[in-house]
Amino acid sequence: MFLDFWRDVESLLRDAMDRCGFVLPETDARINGNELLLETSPHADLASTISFRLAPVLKKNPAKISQELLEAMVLDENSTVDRAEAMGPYLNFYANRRFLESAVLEAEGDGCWTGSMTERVIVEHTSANPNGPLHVGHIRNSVIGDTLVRILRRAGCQVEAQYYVNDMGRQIAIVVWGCGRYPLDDSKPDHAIAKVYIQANKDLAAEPELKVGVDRLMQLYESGDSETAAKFKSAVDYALSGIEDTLRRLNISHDSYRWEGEFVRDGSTAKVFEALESTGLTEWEGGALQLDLSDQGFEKKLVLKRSDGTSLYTTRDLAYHQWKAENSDRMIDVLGADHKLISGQLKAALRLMGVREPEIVIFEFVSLPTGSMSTRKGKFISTDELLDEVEAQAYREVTARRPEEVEEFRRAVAKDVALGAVRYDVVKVSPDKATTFDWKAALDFEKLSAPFIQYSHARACSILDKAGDFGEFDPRLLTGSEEIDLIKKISQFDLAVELAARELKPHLLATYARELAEIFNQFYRSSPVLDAEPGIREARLALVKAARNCLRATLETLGIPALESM
RNA sequence: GGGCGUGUAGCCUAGCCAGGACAAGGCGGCAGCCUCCUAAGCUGUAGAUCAAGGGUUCGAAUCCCUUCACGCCCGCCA
Repeated sequence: MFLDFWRDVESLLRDAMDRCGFVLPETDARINGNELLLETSPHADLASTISFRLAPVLKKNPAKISQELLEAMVLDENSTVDRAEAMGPYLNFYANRRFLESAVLEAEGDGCWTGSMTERVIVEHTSANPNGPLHVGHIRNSVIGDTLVRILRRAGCQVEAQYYVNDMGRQIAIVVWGCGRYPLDDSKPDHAIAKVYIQANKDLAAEPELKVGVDRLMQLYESGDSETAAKFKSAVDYALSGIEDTLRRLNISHDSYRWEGEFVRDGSTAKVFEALESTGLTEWEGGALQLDLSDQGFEKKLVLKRSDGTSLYTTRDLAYHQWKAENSDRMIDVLGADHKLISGQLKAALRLMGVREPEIVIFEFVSLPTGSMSTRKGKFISTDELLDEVEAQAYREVTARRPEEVEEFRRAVAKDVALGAVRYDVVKVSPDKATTFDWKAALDFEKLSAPFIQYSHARACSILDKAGDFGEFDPRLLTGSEEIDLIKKISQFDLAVELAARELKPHLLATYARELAEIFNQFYRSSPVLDAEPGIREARLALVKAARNCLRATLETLGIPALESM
């Protein structure tokens, strides 16, 4: 929809530039695919500041350039552009009625929410160590990752969401070692594992010589000892089952789990050693294999193999990425800020191996008011606890608002409101902003939150429900400013998804969702639907349905339940 | 010490990558709106030397340099 208008404006402006003989200077915008400097604007449907860029080249006043371009524009009969104007140096473009009307028809028909991208994409997210439950820091990874998966699918891509399971790290060996000393209690599996892990760490801190037991387990596992492997598998599976339960509560699932161990057992990690040794940049130091990345700007050498012969996280990750590169067109990793350096080294090593590099989405840390979180120290707020609290708060809210409804309804609404609130709170903030977890903000369901958007959707559903079938409608009757603003915002769904997918910025879609809901609420307040006169009534019902469909598609893409009543 | 990121009204945040039309929202404050499709809503109002300083430019929250503050990293951990 809006992307068609965008393309029409582009060709209109480009033709005008050709006619005038204006040639653009080289700019960074060229590389980023928006060399005409178009943007949505409060002053027009699309605006361009291209005349400012042309001014120094042509040695003319930008306002004069805009005027000349305007005069050189020839509107195509079939275009979606109604008119252009030169507002001083700015060029403003407006969509025509036909565009607006077809946007309503398409959105009302509900078949227009999928884009045209076709790549095969592997998105790796969450990948938390199976040594305890997900805490409120991990959900940033899970929610950003899952929202990206949904956005890319919405854009048309074939996406596989993967969880990279760390079954070989020291933390997991500590879990297995701990399980040999302490029984697992009957709490939720991931929480039970955490208790053993925390106690085992205490023991190790108190008696450092116990560490040899952990080392021994790691060596046995890496060498393929079957009895040890069974212990690891059982502990990891158990922790993962609890993590999966939590993810399910967040409306998140992975298409596949890849275990680090696979890449050792199938020999691909060994091949990584060979490939990197053949670059001549490796050296043995104290029995350990190291890679010199100083040419790539990394001071410290990257250790590939311990002196006891076991592999390290990075090495296995190289093998995993080699596999991903062979099985996708695009690979995306969602990682915490602590992985910045290591992921740079990973990319550098992949470059040396001639393997395509992943796109990495980094998010900054979530801390508690009392400081940073730590699974090892048992200092964290678990995602389960957060969801329980938010759900309890949502239950109080829905009970206060809808006291006449049965408990089953109130429970169900509270669950979906809580899920939405938690996801939206995470996704609305840019990933490169460090945040401090705040109970008060987490339990606040007002305007800048998911319930606001869910509520708009429920309002639309309520109108449609009361109206029943409304038959034929004439979109030409939708001429009020609130109606037109709503139609335009609906039409921009494709733009929001494309930007979010291209730039891997899920918070752009969160912003779009809020704006869409806001504009719908304004329409709702200003424009009676059910009591409108015949003709207007049907047209507005169609617009409500279009908005409902768009809100539902937006919410679904954010992984937030689109409640029909709340 | 070095690297990366962040710093926008009392609080939380968008805008920064591709410099341009009055710096945009939410929370909190103040003032209004439910005999009317769900008030988890709508309207209005007050509140900002865009961390500080310098530079580039016709024009800087946005680009460059310096300083300060905060976060993360600099392990034969992950």
